[in-house]
Amino acid sequence: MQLVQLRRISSTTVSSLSTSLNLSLNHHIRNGRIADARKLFDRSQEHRDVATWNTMISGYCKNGQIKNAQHLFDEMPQRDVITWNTMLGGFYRSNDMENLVGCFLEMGRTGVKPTEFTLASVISAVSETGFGVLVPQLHGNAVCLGLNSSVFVGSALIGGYTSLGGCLRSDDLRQVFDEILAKDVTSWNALISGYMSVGDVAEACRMFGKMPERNVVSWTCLVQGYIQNKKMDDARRGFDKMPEKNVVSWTVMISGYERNGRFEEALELFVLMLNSGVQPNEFTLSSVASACAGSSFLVFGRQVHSSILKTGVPTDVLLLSSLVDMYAKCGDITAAESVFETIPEKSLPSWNSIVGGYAKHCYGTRTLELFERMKRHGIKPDNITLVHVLTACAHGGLVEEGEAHFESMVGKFGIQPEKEHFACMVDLYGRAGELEKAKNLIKRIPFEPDIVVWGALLGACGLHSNLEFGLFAAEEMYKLERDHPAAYSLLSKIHGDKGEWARVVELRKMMEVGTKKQKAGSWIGA
DNA sequence: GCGACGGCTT
Repeated sequence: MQLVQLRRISSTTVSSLSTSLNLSLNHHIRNGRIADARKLFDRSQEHRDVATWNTMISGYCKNGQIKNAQHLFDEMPQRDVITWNTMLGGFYRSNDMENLVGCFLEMGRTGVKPTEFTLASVISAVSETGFGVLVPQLHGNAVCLGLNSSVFVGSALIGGYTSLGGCLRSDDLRQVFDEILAKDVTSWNALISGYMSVGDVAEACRMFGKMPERNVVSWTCLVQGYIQNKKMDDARRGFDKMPEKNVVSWTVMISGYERNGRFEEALELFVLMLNSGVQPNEFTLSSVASACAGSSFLVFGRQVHSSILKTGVPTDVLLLSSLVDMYAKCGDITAAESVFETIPEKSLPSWNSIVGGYAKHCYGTRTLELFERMKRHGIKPDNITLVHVLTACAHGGLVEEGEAHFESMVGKFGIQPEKEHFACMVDLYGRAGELEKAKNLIKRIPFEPDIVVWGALLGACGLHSNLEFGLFAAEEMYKLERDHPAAYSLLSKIHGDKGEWARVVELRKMMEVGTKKQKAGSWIGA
């Protein structure tokens, strides 16, 4: 009896010692002093329990030090399910899908049974990063473990199935939702987003009406859903009805306008946001910078830039890339380059912004230099990069380089050329006077050439006053779109160069009847 | 009594 009591006392003493240790560890971690936490951890060997290790691992994961987390994980004398879940969360945070899936499988081999925590994080991780094919299997897994009725797993599954895209029916979402036992507001939110993502706006709205409670996220899901489905005015009506708005709600609406080319409305809304007292974050400012880029509003863009510097908003790579793009599109390529050079870890969009900027400003050689530098940094170009590169070659008369890069698309980078790339090549050959080559390339295009492709050929014919090819291209354009103003004006230019003034007058008349003059765009040379 | 992991929106 006494012995039992003594044991109980000593075990509570040990556990309270480790409890206070873990609390101070956590205190250090929460205040960003991860190194102090580690020192304390190293000093307290005899008081550590599993939770101590878990706290330290979690601290490393939160600070993005996944390698240190892995080392501790490997050194640990014993692991519990929380240890595994913490590591999975760490890989998720550092976007390391390979290791995440590997860790999950290893966990299974070790005989540790996944909890709802495990499945929820693995499901949301695989659906975000292109391993979406695993979602139905994880669903099966969840059903076997009886975890599909969990709110966490269920909500993650709705998001996961949604990310599968086209091959999903609305009913499938409903079924996953119905499997959830105690539905909370988050699972309802997931359902609304899901319906919106598969384009079932009506069902999304119906369910929104049936929700037992709504929070700011529910409303934001609704607004975002309308935007996804190109119903901008419904989105704005929903936005105006919101009982409260946070930085995400404002950002969703602003970026919605921006992505739909309604730049002025995006900027107007940004001003309203500032007046409402909600502080913008890096996502907001990135959209606003893009809106400035889209509307060539350099003055506003500069203000945004300086307010970022003044307020000390965290400048992430996305925001800085948008600023580069803004300066480039607004014509200040020097500012674009100096912002670009400040980006510590340049991403694909960063490189695309600066490469595109130089391409637009007709610095052919400079564009190609940057492209080479980009590849040396191990960044794999995408279809957008190649459009910029080919544009630069076309504008700079770099025929051989353009041909080489066009060939390298499929050969080296596995990028299938799209209409834009063919249009660039037609433009490249056309400007260089190789009209025959341009026409032959059009024949090789594996899909129906569009107005941009024929337009490129026609433009080149205008440049070189080639009537035969020009008429051919104009005819093809006419089949696709009657009364295209460019067709008339270029043909009349060619006729004019040939001195056939009667035809010019005739074309001008046809043009006045058939078309309105196109609105002028950016002042940067095309 | 307190501490370690998760689902929906930019």
